[in-house]
Amino acid sequence: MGTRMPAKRTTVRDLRRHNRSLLLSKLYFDGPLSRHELSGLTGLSAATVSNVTAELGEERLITEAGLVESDGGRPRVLLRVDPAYGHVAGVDIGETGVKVELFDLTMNRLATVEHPLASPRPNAGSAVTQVASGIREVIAESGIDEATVLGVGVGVPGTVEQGEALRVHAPTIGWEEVPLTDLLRAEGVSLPLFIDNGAKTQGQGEMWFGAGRGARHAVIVLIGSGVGAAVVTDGTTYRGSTSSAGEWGHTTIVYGGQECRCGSRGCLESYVGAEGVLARYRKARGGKPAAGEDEQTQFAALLEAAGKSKAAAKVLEETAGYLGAGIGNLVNLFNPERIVLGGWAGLALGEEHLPAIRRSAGEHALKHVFDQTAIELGQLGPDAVAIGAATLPVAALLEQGADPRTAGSKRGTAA
Amino acid sequence: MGTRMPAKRTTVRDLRRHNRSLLLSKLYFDGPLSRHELSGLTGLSAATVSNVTAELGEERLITEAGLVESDGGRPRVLLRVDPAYGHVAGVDIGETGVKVELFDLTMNRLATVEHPLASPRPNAGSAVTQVASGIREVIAESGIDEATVLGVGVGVPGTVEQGEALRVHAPTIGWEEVPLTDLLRAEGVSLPLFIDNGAKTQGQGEMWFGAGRGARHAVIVLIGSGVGAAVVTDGTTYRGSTSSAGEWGHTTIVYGGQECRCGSRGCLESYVGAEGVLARYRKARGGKPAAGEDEQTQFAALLEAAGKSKAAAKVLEETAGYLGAGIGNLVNLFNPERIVLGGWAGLALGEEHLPAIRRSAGEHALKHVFDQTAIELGQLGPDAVAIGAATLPVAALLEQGADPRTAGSKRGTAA
DNA sequence: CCGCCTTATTTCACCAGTTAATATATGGCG
DNA sequence: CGCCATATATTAACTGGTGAAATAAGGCGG
Repeated sequence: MGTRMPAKRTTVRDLRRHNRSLLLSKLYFDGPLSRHELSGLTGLSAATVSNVTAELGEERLITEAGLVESDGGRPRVLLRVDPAYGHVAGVDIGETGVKVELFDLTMNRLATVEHPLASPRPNAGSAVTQVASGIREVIAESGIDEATVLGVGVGVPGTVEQGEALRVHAPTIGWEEVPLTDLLRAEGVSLPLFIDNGAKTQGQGEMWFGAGRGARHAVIVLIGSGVGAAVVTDGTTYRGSTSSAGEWGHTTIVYGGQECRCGSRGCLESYVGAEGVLARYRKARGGKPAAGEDEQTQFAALLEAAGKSKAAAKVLEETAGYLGAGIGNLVNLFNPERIVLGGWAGLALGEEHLPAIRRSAGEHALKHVFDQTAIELGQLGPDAVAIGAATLPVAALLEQGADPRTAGSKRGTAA
Repeated sequence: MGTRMPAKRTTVRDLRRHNRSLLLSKLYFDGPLSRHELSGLTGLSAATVSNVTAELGEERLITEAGLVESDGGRPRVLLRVDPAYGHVAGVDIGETGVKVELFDLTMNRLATVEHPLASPRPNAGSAVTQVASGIREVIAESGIDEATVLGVGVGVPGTVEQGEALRVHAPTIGWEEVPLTDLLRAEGVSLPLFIDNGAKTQGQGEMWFGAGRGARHAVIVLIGSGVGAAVVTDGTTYRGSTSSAGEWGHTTIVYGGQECRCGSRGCLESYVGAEGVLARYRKARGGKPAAGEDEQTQFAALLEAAGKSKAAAKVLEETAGYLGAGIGNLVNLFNPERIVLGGWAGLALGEEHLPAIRRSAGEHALKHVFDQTAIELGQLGPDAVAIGAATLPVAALLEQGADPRTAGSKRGTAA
């Protein structure tokens, strides 16, 4: 009953690719499996499974992983994706620092590097320099050959316009039309690049390995200094027509409300982003500016104070209310199975206040829809952005059922 | 760069079905075409086109539609979907009445019937009776054989939980878990049924034949007494996990704002739905209840009064502001190419106030995203819901590339 | 230790669908 | 009237998937 205007394109050996992708993905996510199980799980015939897995094995994408005896018959050979097939790097460019992590193909972390940035409005050039050196460092640190790196995923704190000429827009930190790919290339990074919005990479991380596992429809929310979201619809991150979708933070929640750093009024971000919450807290205490400390410390102090200070408790209560309303809107609009609350501020806030947030969401969403939605905390912690970024090259591999570097780059936005 | 968790299922002759669907859809939407053009447009080889079109012709789904000579060669034979292959009915169950329309396969209107309902909160039983007799009437009136009717699409003013046991929820008019399919069956309707939310059917109508044509990502907004929306992502109406997605009307736009008939506060619907707007107008004029007139008349009077009455102008100005903010949220979240404003109140309001609505949307959306979004009025008028409903059986036909009644019902939710 | 039994995997003959190349149809033109 | 250009149909080669049958690999009873 879908709408489907015309339809997509043609197909012949797309079929083979699709089945390769199907089998490879199953093996990737559902651990070692025998051919027999694969056949059952995918619906493909045993013959096809044998055929395709043989091919995948020849290309070293998968390996055997031991036997399992079955009551008195030939034991099944377990197959799995070979972690050593290649490596991937994930980069989290945040408003306060750059983190680079290196993983093997099955996402075992091999090395991590973190570089701070001049905090308030990091300039794109310096971020790029840090990223480039970070990549070199993690490769050196883990002692792998750069040639085994399938690609580098990058999560950035702004919207990413994909396409031939990739551009990053993050007006709140002063990034306008930043040609991030080109800048990284200029810094000597020659690996395939996969750049996406940080909230979206966090979302993919949680979907693959965290609180989103198993859901087909979910929204993963990122609350840090700013606010973002990744909307996963039917297993795929929703991007909209110019991949700017999911800009939840600058959604109006209080018409005519307080000014937001984006220039509009009443944006959700200005009420539930850490910056906005702390501003409200300061105001409630009579405007004393908290000196010197960074946002995360201040935020922790606010949470800490809730037990003793009425002002702090009130600010947090209000925040839970606003956040719940924002989540309620997501529930109404997207009807997800699950909403995952992430980001450093979101996780900190949720630890204590998740029930209040849930309650508020319930009050602001249609009951019938809300009752079918679970609201949970992220499981990957603040590393989710980098992990999710690193999954981007892996996703390309799984989608093509083959190494994205060699397979004629079809749809992957590797650059 | 999609997220894709595992993937979907297998494929063999799905391929053929896909290509049948592809060709049939192209012919349906892009008028008569020669095999040659089809080949070019779909990327399929001439051989395949010949092969598949021969099959479709044998099944009478398509016919030849004249020749076109080409500079000195064999003239091309134009093919098109045969309008006489079958008929479809579209039903619009509104809060104030039931409309039933009958079309041929290419959506030429053959008959229309309209029955009023006891206005305030129509009871499901009486609506169903009207629908059943309406269907009988349009079939009789147009003199066609019921056996040629491929199906009946129904747009309802509430959320529709698809599935084996279809349920309609419309708490604002007192419908709870209404088993609409069963009720219609009990009234003697034995045709295949396709039931969906009215905003979604309107959306599909506008996408196919109205202001949405050609867009892959669009949101079609319905503003009548209540407020709804259809979100089209990549050509498909987005449904979420329990097909309740797109409930834009009960999205919070004024945190802690006025009470809404849904029980929450600050819902968009209570600010821009006709009922809410008229309530504000009444209040502005000191609470005089407008006697006896129906909502549409009152709303027209309000628009009329704008020239002379300051109160009226102010109410409309505010409405445009709220609506723009709501649209801005859609822009930020969905990043569509186009937003289409529909519904009787939306169309009436937009005629004069579209610029104001656009302005407000621009103030509330991220500039960069907003600049890539067109905001337009619907082109199908208030018939859009019924037209869109009637497209549901057609969509099933195009999706399967075959008559949904005979083709083993795979995914279509025909019941 | 041998042959039987069970279950997993591979092999093989066959089918469906696509494509490129080739053949045929159709009308204009010299 | 035969040639040319163009559109459509037909055909042979190839790819990929499937079910049935064959083969592999242990366990087990004797």
